Amino acid sequence: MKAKQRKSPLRPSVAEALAESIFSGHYQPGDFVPKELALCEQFAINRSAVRSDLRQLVDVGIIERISGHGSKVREYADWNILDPQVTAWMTRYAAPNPKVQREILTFRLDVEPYVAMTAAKRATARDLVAIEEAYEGMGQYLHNADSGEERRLHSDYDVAFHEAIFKATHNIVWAQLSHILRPSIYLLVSMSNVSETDDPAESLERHRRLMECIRARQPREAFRAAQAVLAGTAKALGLEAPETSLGRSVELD
Amino acid sequence: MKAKQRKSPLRPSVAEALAESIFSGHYQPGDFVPKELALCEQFAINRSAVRSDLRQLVDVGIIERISGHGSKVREYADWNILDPQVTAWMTRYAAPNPKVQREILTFRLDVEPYVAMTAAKRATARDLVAIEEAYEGMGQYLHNADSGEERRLHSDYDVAFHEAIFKATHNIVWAQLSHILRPSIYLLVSMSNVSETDDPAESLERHRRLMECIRARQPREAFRAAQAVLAGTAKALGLEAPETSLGRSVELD
DNA sequence: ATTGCCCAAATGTTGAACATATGTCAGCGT
DNA sequence: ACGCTGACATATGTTCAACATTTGGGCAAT
Repeated sequence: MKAKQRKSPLRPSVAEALAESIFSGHYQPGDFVPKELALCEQFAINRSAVRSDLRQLVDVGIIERISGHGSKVREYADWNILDPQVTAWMTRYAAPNPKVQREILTFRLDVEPYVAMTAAKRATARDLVAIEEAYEGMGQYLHNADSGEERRLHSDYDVAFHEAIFKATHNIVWAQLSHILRPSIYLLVSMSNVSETDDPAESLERHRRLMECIRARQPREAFRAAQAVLAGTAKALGLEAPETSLGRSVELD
Repeated sequence: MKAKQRKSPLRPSVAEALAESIFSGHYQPGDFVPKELALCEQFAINRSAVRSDLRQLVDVGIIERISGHGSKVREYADWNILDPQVTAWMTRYAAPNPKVQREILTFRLDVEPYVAMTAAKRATARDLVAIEEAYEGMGQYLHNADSGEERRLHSDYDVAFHEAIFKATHNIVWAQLSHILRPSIYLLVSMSNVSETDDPAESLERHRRLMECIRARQPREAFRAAQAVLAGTAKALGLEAPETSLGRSVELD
């Protein structure tokens, strides 16, 4: 038999490669990406595949195709950053792009306290299980954080923690929006390689308090606890809750 | 010369036709849509075009392609309802589908009061102009509402009003989320054909109060004013703020 | 200098052929 | 009678080649 294992190790994904180039800033809004035939040659695939992948980028608003001219990178505001595929790319490649990251963190500062408040009102026992399991996972991989693997696992549970809170709102729109927080959480990982501005133990404690507020059905306290968590994240990222700091200035009473 | 006018009245969009069938409930989650070759025949186009259109539905999570079997409609929860294309389809075709509409209205009840509060803190003079122009447009087409054209214009300004508030948050994520409110606003139009459960003048007055709160930079009052607007919408739609009525039970003080 | 025409280049569309995955069912053995 | 196996039909996935259309710019005539 012929070596069947290698039969479909997937063709090189042009969409993936272009996304990396664009998100990392190599191609910027207004630039033109290479033409179809050039990409065919570069990746050694046929034109149908290239067109299929380019369409993927068009559908999420990242590039714009001008018939007879080329494919242009669109303005950031046109990008469909609510698309899970886009946030996945952002998570992987946008680390060196602070502009996009700041926008996302600003949104999180807006939204997550409110989501936490909503979760505190609607969370079921099953939701609490998911939140608690994620929290315990965070604690499990908290120490011995010099290993990159450990840090990655910690982030996975961090994401799971926040996603569980979004899902506890029991609304499909909120649940789908949870994609948006991945980029900033993973950015936290890659940045903590260089700067240790945040104490993991304190961060964990803030998460614990948020969890307890949701469990105890205390919406107002959950709101504040989520603010505290986000403030810690913002500080660790060196993004000092930009001018649009709603989360901080909210006055609930 | 040959009749050139008809050369590109666009090929029939299979994606559009399938979207209509799916959103209106003709095909439901679990059903299989016609196979590629059947669609080729039905719409008299080639297979590449069909595949291109089907891919569009796959990318937004509406259908799932099973190699060698067919294309299946996915569960509602898997649909990427944050995609502008999806909300556009929903606006046009989902009017008779109350299940999806309820989810969206629930989300609006969650989100819009908060967006209004945020807008009350960040809105610039330019934002206020946009909001006010939309409000005046609503008032202009309020009366003589027996004309379908008048009602459509009123809805356009209604959408513009709410979108302007989303944009006044000055965050690209909120701004993009404004797509989500189109379906329920347009549903309001089609339903007010049959049931006159809402007084347009009262609705306009609620919008005016919301606008004034944002102008006066009164976040808490804006929150409540937005709740009042949404409650009116929910009542007009006959959707009595479902069990997940966060917007009603919020207690800010 | 402006206008109009024509051409090159890039994207858009089409059709066919081949490859791969999936479900069905007849045939065989236990 | 039950279950496994392999061939077959069907539907989706991939590749290739050719043609159509759109865009931008050069060139020439006015």
